[in-house]
Amino acid sequence: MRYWLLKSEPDTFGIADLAKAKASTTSWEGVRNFQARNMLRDEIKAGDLAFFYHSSCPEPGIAGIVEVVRGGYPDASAWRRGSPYLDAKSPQNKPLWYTVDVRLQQRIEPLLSLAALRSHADGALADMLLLRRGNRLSVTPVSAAQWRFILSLMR
DNA sequence: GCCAACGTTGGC
DNA sequence: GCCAACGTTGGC
Repeated sequence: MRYWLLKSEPDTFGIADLAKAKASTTSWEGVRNFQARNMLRDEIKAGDLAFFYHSSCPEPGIAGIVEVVRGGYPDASAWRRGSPYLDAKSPQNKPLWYTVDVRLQQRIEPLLSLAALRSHADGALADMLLLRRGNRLSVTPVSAAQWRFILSLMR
C-alpha cells in the first residue's frame, strides 16, 4: 500500500465538503493533467492513504487524511452534461481521464500549514514533491518516511 | 493582482 | 521533433 497527496481548492471542494458528503466519500473528479491521470489510473489502489491538501486559499496546507476506497476508473465528469470538466476528447467509449474514490478518515485541525511543512524542507521533507519549486501536480506520491514524519508533526 | 513555473498546442 | 505562444497553477 502506498501514500499520496491530493490537492483541492477549498472554494471548489474542501475538507468540509467531504465531511458533509454521503458516507464521507467522494469521487476525485476533474484531474486534467496526464501525469496525474496516470497515477490515478495505474498506481492509486484501494487501501492507499492520502493527505487532503488545500491549495489556492488563504492558508494552504494538509486538512485531512483520506483512504482510497476505489482505485482508478474512468472519470464520468468528462462526458457529464453541464459538467465544468467536460472534455470532448474523452467520450464514454474511450475514456481519457480517470478518478478514484476517497473516504475521509480524519480531519486535521488545526490544518498543518504549508509553512510548517516548508520548515522541514532542508531536513526530513527535503525530497517532498509538494515543496519543490514550481510543482503544480495535483496528485503526488508521498514516501512512507515522509508520511510518518508528517503524522508526527500533527501530534 | 503578480509572476514564476510548467504543460499543451500547433505551425513549420 | 523543435519551439514559440498561450493557458493554468498556486504561493505570495
